[in-house]
Amino acid sequence: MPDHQKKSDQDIDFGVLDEFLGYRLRRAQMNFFAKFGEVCDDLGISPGLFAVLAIVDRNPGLTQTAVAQALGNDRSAMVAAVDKLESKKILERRPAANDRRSYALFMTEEGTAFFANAVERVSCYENEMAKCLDSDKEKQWLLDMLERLAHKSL
Amino acid sequence: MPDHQKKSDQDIDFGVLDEFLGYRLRRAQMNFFAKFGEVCDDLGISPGLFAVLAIVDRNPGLTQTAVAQALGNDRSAMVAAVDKLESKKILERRPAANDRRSYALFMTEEGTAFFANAVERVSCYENEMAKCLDSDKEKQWLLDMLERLAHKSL
DNA sequence: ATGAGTTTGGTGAAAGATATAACAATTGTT
DNA sequence: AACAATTGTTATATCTTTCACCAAACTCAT
Repeated sequence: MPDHQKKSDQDIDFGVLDEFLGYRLRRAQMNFFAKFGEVCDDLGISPGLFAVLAIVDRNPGLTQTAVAQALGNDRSAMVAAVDKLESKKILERRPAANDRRSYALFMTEEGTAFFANAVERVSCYENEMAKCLDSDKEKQWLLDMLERLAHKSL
Repeated sequence: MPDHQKKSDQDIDFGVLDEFLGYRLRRAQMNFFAKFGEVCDDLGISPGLFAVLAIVDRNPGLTQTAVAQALGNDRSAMVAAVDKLESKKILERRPAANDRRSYALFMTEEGTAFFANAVERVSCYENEMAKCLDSDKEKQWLLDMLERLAHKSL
């Protein structure tokens, strides 16, 4: 096909996709995950692991399943996540006080420092991404909207 | 732990996560994908396959790589996708007119009907999900913001 | 107290997506 | 003609998600 006939990305008709929140959400999130990777690559944590740390940091002593439920993933997925974070000495399993089946999760001292550093980086890139929004009020509005969409049931 | 002390999901402090667009986008998108699955389970198509159909439907004759680029995935991922859609007789590969390396993708007649039906369903559930937005103007606003976030670079 | 049913962390397997590298055939460029 | 780039494809590795299952531990009704 000659160059003057070749369709560029702009020429493509996205049809219904342009009006679908599901598709737009996916594209936006893909971009966020990619940028997260660029920023936190050397730290060795994924968005998922970061989320686990954020929960444990603010809610010390939670069990694995409690963290899984809070984040909306399967219990079994937590095992590998906590294994990895524990091997990096970022958090630790302690036997739960009143339930011998479960572990209570706590940040280590190094973990707290590590997470503070990670938050710094992620906040920085979040703010950079948010620059394409018009105001801080708009960001809050967007966060609120996403919250509602995340919990909407059919 | 006695029931009256047990932390429910509402009691958990999400910390920085509550302010991060990346996390909120992920949760919202997870919900959309789950609902898509509920609605389109029997049709045997995923959000990704639906997107391929939407592009081919509006841009007949596109090559596999062109579709992949439009959707932001790798061209190697298109092989399995097109294989599946072709085996379901929804679309077909035709030898490209002027490039013997590539195939041009077209909807079949059944495929067009199939896709129209799928669009009906997806539109229905999209509208249902969008009911937690206050107005149609707000939805457009949200779509516009997501578009910007999807293309923002650091 | 005891037995039924549930919950917890953990394992393993299956399924899915995603990324990369390589390949032959073909096309474009010089 | 020689060299580089592109297309569809395969293979590979990795990652995530999901499900069923297990033993240990816990809850609760009786």
